[in-house]
Amino acid sequence: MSGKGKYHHGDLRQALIAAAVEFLADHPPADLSIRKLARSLGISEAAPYHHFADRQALELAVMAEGYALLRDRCLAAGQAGRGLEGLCAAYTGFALDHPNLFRLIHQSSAARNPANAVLYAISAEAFAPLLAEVRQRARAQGIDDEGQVGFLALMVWTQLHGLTDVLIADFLRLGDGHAAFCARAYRHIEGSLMAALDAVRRSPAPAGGDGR
Amino acid sequence: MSGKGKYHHGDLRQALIAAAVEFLADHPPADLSIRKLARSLGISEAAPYHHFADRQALELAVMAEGYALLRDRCLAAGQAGRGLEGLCAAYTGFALDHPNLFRLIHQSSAARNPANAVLYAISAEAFAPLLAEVRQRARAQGIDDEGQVGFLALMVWTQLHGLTDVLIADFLRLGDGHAAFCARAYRHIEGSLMAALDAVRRSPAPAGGDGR
DNA sequence: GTTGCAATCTTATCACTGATAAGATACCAC
DNA sequence: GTGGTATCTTATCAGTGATAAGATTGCAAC
Repeated sequence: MSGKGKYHHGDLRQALIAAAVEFLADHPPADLSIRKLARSLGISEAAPYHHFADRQALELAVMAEGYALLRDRCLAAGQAGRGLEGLCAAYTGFALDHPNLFRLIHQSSAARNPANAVLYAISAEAFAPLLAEVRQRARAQGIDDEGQVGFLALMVWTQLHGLTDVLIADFLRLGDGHAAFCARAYRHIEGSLMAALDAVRRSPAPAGGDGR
Repeated sequence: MSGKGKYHHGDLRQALIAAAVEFLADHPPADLSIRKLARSLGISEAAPYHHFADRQALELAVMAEGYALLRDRCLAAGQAGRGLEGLCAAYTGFALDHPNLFRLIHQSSAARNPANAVLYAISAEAFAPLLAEVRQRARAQGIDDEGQVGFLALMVWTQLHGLTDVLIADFLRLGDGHAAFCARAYRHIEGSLMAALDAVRRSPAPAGGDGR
């Protein structure tokens, strides 16, 4: 059916990735084990090595799956037109629904390394809706500088990432106040972006590293 | 000399922590191993278990050491009076000098869990100088609301954390442009804070979750 | 000083994991 | 059908986390 086809098992490669995602639903990334996944699928403990060179290769594939889920949410939020707040909620929502998958994705820098082409591409796709949102807001202010747009989108992304880190750790013991805190944080992010755009609009090009 | 005293080895507990920090200088956190540390210290491979219940306990102690280093830098930057930019530079500087230690610290939520009292306390100490800086700037604007101060300090902290994540991954392939990019990012963080303070000053209390 | 106790360290051992090699099996092209 | 290749299994090794039982050291009470 697809490119890889199916031999004995069906599609063991995908099955392993899916099993890993399921495992991460209630176990930390460090507890992932090729052998456990193999046992849970009823195959021999060495079979996975015909699809993944080593544990890291499997983890990279799982990370790609995670980024794909995140990307889908971000794309959906972008198309839903719920603005910056919707994008923020998509990001934090993904992390809260899949905290261990989110941790796996971010505890290595693999996705931010162009050497991992597939991963890098998917993570860029997840970033795209936010970039588009920032670009649109910049244009609305008469700002065309793509360097500025990229930089500011990155600032929003990193702020959102840090916020999410706090949320999944339940650092603040928010309880009922969760929604209110998130709304407040999203407002802060949006306010920061608008203030930065305003500053750019009023001053010339500040130079510095490019934004992506 | 100290509470724990010295028996056979001297202070194996501290020696193990120090060896782990040294190991992390050029190995990722996942490669940490109690046995390797023991061998590097010339003791039996089971000896560490008399000082740490399990691997996680050792990691928590190493994390505490890492947070202490970070705290020291933040405190020094706070006392040096180089303002918000100095605090940002202290944070990113620590992460760039000890990227694997930084990853270890953040890949678990342990420090953000009050159940790990020691760790929680040290991380709060690391946060304190930033909190003080934000408070001072808020006061200068006539803002006394500690909830607002805490929230905004947290926003700066999370933004800084996300930025640092990008920096240690060398996501942007900055090369020579590193310093310029950092300066730009620090300006952005400072601008966001000032804009948020300005917004608070001009409007009443917006309610929402408290800031810490 | 000697004795007794508790902390520390060692040796031995087990279960589990990552990883490789060699052989068996199933699919596909021809 | 036949051959070749991808897939899977069994067997095996090294490294790690962890525990148990015994040896050693330091300290304190007598």
